[in-house]
Amino acid sequence: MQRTRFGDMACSIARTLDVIGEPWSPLILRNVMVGISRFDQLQRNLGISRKVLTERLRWLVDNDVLERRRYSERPPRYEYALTAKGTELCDLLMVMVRWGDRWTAGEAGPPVLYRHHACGEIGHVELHCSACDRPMDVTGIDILPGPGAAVTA
Amino acid sequence: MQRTRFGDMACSIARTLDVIGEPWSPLILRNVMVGISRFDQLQRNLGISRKVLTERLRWLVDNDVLERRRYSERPPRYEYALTAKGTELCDLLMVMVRWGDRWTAGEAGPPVLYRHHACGEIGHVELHCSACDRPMDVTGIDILPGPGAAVTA
DNA sequence: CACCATAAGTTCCTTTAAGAGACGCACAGA
DNA sequence: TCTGTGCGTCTCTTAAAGGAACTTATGGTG
Repeated sequence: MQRTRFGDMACSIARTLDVIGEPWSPLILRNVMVGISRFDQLQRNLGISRKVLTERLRWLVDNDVLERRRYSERPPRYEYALTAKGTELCDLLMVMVRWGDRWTAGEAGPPVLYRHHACGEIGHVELHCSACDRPMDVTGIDILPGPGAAVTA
Repeated sequence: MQRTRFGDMACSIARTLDVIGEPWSPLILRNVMVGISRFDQLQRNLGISRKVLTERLRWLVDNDVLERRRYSERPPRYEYALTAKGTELCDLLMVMVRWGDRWTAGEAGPPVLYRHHACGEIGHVELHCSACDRPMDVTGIDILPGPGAAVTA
């Protein structure tokens, strides 16, 4: 129900959740990413209530994740598209896919595969360090306070 | 409110959301990751209701993301720790941090920084392809149906 | 023209989850 | 015995999700 808004916390995870943490939002994004980008298509594909879909789309547009644009003048018809900010959120979706594939897909195997244009192979995402390009995960880092850290007396 | 459960969808994003998509869950994980791992610590640090914290912890334990273990016999006292499954979810948190840093941190800059043990430098996560090790994002892939895809007549 | 269909919402009512705070239990130390 | 701490449970209120009917604008068909 999330009455508590996370946007004011000094934590990038909380602030990211504030934008796409509400139920359905990541699934809406995923659908727009693969071309399911109109109101009724989204509603039918997800089985989401029209009321909630309206609220989520408005929030995502207001937060510059999606852009609403008219694809027909008369009758007036709209579709939603990813902004640059929204496109970068797809990184998050791909990591979610990876974890879901590993831990929840079971016998059947992954529902989708990625073919990487650069190499032509089927691959999945891995996290690397921006400084040295080598693999990086939570067990191989120190977490330090940054400039935007909350002031702790 | 999320009455709709996502776990049955043939989508790894939905199935991942089923495990950690509810409000507060990613923040609980983040805290356990940095050593805030006991009930009262979590409750105070996050300002979450004790009722909801209880529910989330139980769900995360039931789903093998966290492990509840006794650190004192008498009086009985418990703390929560990441399992292997939970540790891999931290990849997701790090990607959330990256997006939040880029798009929501503003003037103040990132609240936390990572020092990568392998190179000693401050870095952030980047997505690379498991097949060729080069950078990979949603604009550079084709999405194909995998073995676990829903049967579409 | 009358009638139905479609896209994109809006409105209303019910059900369920979140928030807040009081309460309970087991023990330790003074 | 009294107080404090850790780890919860219980209860009550409020807000959000689900579901379905309704609206508006328009185009197509008989």
